[in-house]
Amino acid sequence: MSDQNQQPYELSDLYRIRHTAAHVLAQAVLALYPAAKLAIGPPIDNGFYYDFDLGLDDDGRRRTFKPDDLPWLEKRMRQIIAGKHPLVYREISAAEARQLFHDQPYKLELIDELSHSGEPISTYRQDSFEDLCRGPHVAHTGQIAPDAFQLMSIAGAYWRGDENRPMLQRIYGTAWPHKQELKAHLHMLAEARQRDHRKLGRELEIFILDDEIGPGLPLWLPNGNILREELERLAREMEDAAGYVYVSTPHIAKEALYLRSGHLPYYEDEMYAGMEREGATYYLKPMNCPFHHKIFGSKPRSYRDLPLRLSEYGTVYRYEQSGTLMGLLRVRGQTQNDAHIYCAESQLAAEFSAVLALYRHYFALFGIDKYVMRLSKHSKAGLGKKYVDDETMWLKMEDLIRQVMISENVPFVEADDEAAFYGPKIDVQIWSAIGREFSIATNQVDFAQPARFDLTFTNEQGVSEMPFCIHRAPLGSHERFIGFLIEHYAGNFPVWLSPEQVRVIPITDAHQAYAAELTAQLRATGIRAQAMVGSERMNAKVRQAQQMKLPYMLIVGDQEMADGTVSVRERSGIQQQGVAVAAFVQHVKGVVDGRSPHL
RNA sequence: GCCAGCUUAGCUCAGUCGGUAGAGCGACGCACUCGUAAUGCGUAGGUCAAGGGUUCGACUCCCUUAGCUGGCUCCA
Repeated sequence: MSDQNQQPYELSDLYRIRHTAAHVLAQAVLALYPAAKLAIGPPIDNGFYYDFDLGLDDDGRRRTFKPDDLPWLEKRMRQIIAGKHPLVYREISAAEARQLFHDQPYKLELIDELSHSGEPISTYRQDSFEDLCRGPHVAHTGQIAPDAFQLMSIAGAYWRGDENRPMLQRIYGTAWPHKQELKAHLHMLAEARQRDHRKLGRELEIFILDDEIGPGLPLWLPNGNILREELERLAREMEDAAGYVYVSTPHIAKEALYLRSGHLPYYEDEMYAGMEREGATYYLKPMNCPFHHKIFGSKPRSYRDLPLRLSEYGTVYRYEQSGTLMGLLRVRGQTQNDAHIYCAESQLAAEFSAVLALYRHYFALFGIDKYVMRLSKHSKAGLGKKYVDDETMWLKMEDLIRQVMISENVPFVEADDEAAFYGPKIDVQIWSAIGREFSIATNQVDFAQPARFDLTFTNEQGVSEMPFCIHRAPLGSHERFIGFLIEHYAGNFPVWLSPEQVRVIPITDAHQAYAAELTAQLRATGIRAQAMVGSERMNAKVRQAQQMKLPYMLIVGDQEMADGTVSVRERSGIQQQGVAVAAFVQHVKGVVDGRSPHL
């Protein structure tokens, strides 16, 4: 990614620099904490990290790095770098390796794995520090620019990412060939903070989070609610055209429903605890599907009714781990662009492709050109635990999706052990302008729940048959998608999405009546407009409207009042005076109706 | 959930060595009536996240809790 030439990152000089920087960091840490146990220290995007186990302190608590350690370690690293120590490679036997790392339990675990797999075991040594490593590295430590790396943060990290294993201390660093690139990277991080949806969400009055409401439960302000409504309108138009019908379902249901759906056995950890009333236990719904299944099953269905596409912007609640909550990206209550398509097995492929077409339409509309589709599959080990126990079906459905993706020419990657409990799925990952990943859309095949709900239809032969179900959510949830859009557009929403499309700014009090009349006229045509009264000077009003990133400002004074025109200032700063009101309205309507990505 | 850090006015942030708080913006009021990114003056606004402890005295030190932020296998 950060590589200018075409060679893969793993073979680049930068990869070597970062890898060696990680070793230098480890050497520095051993100088500060001689008893530290080393885990792993790989290069990563933009830098490197190294994981350490610092042992226990005098009170028997796990010792941790202190923020003050970082400057000390950086200084020590520069000393090591200045020594221009060569990186010396050698291959050793497993026995030698065990001897060499006899007091390094994490290394011993790695050595065991390596010796089992038969891979060669090697080390790199610089100065007095020798580390188990396959490389590659730079020739000597002097090849790391002392002013082009920086230690960034301290974090806890489980050994091998497994929460049942020890919590290690991780230090993240960033490293670059030259000082300029480091500065550019730090600058980019600062820019990203400006564009963060949490910051813009507050500044543009889109949503807030309130401690007393609860973590991960956003409140949508009037501006944010307009974004939701516009997205729902869009979805509604697309789905009407694609033959969906709309339903509405409650937010809670009795235990029995989730026992039947399988959510309670498979998904309980992610559900809010039950509420008891008159001997019955109710749960907040973590998914909309069981409700839609009930609607499908509410009357006898014929093959003529299929595919039946039930759609709902449904609100679901999931108890996400507190540490994973983040702005609108990971929340505990969200409203999903949900639908369930019930169809015969023979219709599955066609329906799956139709949903993919919907995705492509949305991506084009929002200018999302970088995305990855993941085919998330079951794992053999998870059958009967995380996944319904029917391996034949899993393999069959995974292959069906694979074939559709191939025939539709949609690039995708495959991931084991990431499916829903009721079937395999396609997940779509997109990246906002600041590089944050958003897993938004999902498209799942369900062969388990229709059986659990005894769903049937009568086929052409008059025989009862079980339908399949496709769960799909191309626009994900409002929370995630709007979080994405805020960063994607940096708050400069296209006009059709802009909560306030036009702000009318009178130059003096004498022009207020004209401004009010204009605003009423604009509103009558469906344009979201507001007059800005108040005693600030016009300049201040313009500034405020710019800060709110409003697409159009209409400035009206004597001139405009006299000839019934407006002076148009676009968000970009472009101005045009003496514009006829009708012409302006026509322009805005055109841009809005076409959902133009530009002004 | 786990690790670390943070939490001072609506927002962004100062606050020295422990002696009970400040600024800018915003809000409100008054004056100004102005041509494309900040008019001036004034007023109000704080249980320093919450609870407990140490101390003559705590925003400041210690403990607990809550919330937020960065992380939690881009494999030696």
